[in-house]
Amino acid sequence: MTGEKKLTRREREKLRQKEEILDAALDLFCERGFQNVSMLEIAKKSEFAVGTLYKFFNDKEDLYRTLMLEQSNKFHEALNKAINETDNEIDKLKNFVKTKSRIFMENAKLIRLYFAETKGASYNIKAGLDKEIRDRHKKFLERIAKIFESGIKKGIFKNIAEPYHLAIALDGICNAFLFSWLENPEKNKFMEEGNYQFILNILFKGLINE
Amino acid sequence: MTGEKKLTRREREKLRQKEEILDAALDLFCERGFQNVSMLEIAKKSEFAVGTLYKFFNDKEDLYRTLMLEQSNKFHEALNKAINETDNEIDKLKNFVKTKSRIFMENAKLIRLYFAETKGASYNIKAGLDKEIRDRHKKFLERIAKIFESGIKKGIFKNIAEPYHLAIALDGICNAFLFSWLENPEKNKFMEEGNYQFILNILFKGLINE
Amino acid sequence: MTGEKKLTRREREKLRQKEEILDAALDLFCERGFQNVSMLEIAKKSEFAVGTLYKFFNDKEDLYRTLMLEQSNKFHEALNKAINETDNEIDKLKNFVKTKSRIFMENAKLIRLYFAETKGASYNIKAGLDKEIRDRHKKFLERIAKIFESGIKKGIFKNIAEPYHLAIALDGICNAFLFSWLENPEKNKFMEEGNYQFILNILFKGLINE
Amino acid sequence: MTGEKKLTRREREKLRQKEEILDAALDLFCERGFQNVSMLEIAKKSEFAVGTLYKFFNDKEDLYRTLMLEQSNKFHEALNKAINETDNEIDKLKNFVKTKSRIFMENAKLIRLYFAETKGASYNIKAGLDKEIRDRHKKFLERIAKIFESGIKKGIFKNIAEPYHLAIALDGICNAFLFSWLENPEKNKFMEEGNYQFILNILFKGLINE
DNA sequence: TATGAATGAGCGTTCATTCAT
DNA sequence: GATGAATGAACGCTCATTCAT
Repeated sequence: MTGEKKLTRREREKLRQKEEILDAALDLFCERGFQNVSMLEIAKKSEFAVGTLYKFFNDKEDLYRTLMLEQSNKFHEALNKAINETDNEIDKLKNFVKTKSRIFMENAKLIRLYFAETKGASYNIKAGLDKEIRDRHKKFLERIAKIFESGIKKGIFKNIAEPYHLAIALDGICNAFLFSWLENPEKNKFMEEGNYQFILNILFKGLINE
Repeated sequence: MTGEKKLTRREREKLRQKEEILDAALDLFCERGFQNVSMLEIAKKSEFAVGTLYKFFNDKEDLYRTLMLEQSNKFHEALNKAINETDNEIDKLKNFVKTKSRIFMENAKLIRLYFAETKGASYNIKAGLDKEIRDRHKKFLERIAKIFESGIKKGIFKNIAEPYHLAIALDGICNAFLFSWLENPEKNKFMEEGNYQFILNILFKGLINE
Repeated sequence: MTGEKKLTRREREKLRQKEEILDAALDLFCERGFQNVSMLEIAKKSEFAVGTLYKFFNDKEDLYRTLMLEQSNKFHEALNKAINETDNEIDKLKNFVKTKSRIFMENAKLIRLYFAETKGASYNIKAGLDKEIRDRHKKFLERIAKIFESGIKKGIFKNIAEPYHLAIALDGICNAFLFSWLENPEKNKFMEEGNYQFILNILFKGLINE
Repeated sequence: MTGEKKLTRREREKLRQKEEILDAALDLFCERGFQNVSMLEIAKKSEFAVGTLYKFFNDKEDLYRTLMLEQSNKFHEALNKAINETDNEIDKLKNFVKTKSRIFMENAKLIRLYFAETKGASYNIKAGLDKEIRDRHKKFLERIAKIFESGIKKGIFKNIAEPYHLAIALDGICNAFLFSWLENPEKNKFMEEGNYQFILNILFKGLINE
């Protein structure tokens, strides 16, 4: 699909500017949340005029929604890449946990914002940013479920629960540990190679067929 | 101490009014979040004048903090009761999951608010409501850890991970399933007796010593 | 006029209570001004209920007006006494300056409030407290003028200006020095016996070298 | 430096608008005092939106402080000019009294406000507007004192008191007469050429008949 | 009669959004 | 197209005053 790339110089310039705005907004929203950041601040930080922001986004919520979906995309791309790098089901899960851990640690503040919007209550956005992100997350969980399903078929995993439920469980355990680590002052040490492994152990001890 | 209960009629009246305000505020905050509810709305809904709200609470944040801590108390009391009703480790965990599930389903909207403040990013409250609630949660997880520890000692559980990690994992799996159910239109059927059991199974399959 | 004194116990009690309120209010108003003191604070300080204040005074302004007129009375009584203690014109003026100085130094904060209401702009009081106090002050200046007049007749003073103008001038010089001293950290030393004398000297000694 | 005058059209426009706001505020504050004027009223009167006021001033106090200092500047400039127009000490003092009288009569209401802030009690302004204005006034009095000092050296004046005290006295006599005139319905006649002269006479002629 | 809980108008201030330039 | 000055609705909060007890 080369057609998608055929942007005029003008269009490329606009996209670049839009990204600059989103970058500035990301920092500010992460630091202080949706409500405590003003359009003027985003304008100042991105070095555009306030009116210019409204050329790119309909309103503050549109800017925020775009930002969150973009970040969500980035994360899901990384996660999808992680589970597609190998054919081995166990390695796929290892890669998932490893990548999710990295994303958490590298984007701690954004992750909190992200959870406030999805797990937590999203009151910022009138029209369903939360739903969009949750649907995307659900689809990703289904991909994880496929890994379990395939692993069960191959006899790598015991059939202890429905694959989708296993996906939910794995994701939930990950989140639980990662949030626990986020609050831990020594969180960096958890990112040493191999340490995240033990998240899997809890699930695998009962799951793996030996 | 029966003396503590000896409130004058006036004091009882004040407490009742305070609860009425908190009730009204609970509904509104659950519906729209901290920032999108005005003191005037709380006043209108609770049928008091705006000024009266400030007789009971120093400011809007004080009202919110009081509300959240009160609800947090209620939940933790129920959970503590649940794990103290029996001496059997497996039953304790069952009761925990059962009670946590009930709380989730009965207070869905509040739970979202609660997560926005703790797991998610809390920008509403200047002085650490989030920390207070997280500390409380951590302490509760330590109680769950004790159950695992004691179960491991008795040989009921395999020693597959540190007790506190097991507590984090169990709590994380619960949250994951419960949020999944919250989004499910058929969520009520999950509350039928016994259904929540399979949350435990995922952990127990690898954990239980057979 | 013994009739005025025939107050019942009830009436005497009420007067005493009114004074207690005024005393409390005096301290607060001196410290923070009319606008920055609330009726609740006056109630707390005087140990009455807020509603009780409204039994004694129609509103906050009435309380303030009563207070200021009462203080104004006190000052004018002291000043009138001062100029009536002797028949000698020069001693009358000395006593006036001496007494006015004492009043300033002993009631510095109140004096400022008083000036804000009379010389300065009085926006606190809807209906002419300032006028009432200014009229009273004018009448007092006329008494001072009589002293100059009488002194001129007796040949004690040169007839350099109308007596009322001399009164204005003397009062103005006093105020100027007293305010200057109020701002001076060593103000207390000015109250040593005799020091105030030199306020008079400026008026008494001719300045121009002929 | 002509460069200082090189303001862009935009900057000149802004200055003009700021002055319009200050003009409107001056009228209102003079009429009703700081506390009894709302930002909405200033906005209405100056024909700007409330928000616009906050582009020019940080808050209500900033607006007030700016206004008072600006007026204070204007007065002190006029007074300094008056005492620098001639080298003759007596003429300097004449010019001072003449100019001060004119300022009083032309800005009667503002003068009251000004006195409420300096002589009277200033509770409006958190951070020392009163001190700033008083310091400025003190410095001006020192300039007047220099005139007396120089006049004494030249033998024009008798050395009847310290020069600074003479300055205080002259200023005080002026204020006393001017306030007296302010209250007089025929005040305008006092401004006829030469009439203010007799303020000086009181100081200049020796009073006591020896 | 004295109380103090309750009231609600009114304030200072903010900030998303618009639109003339 | 880009700008940023101008807007004004809406907020959190205060406090003089009232009135049921």
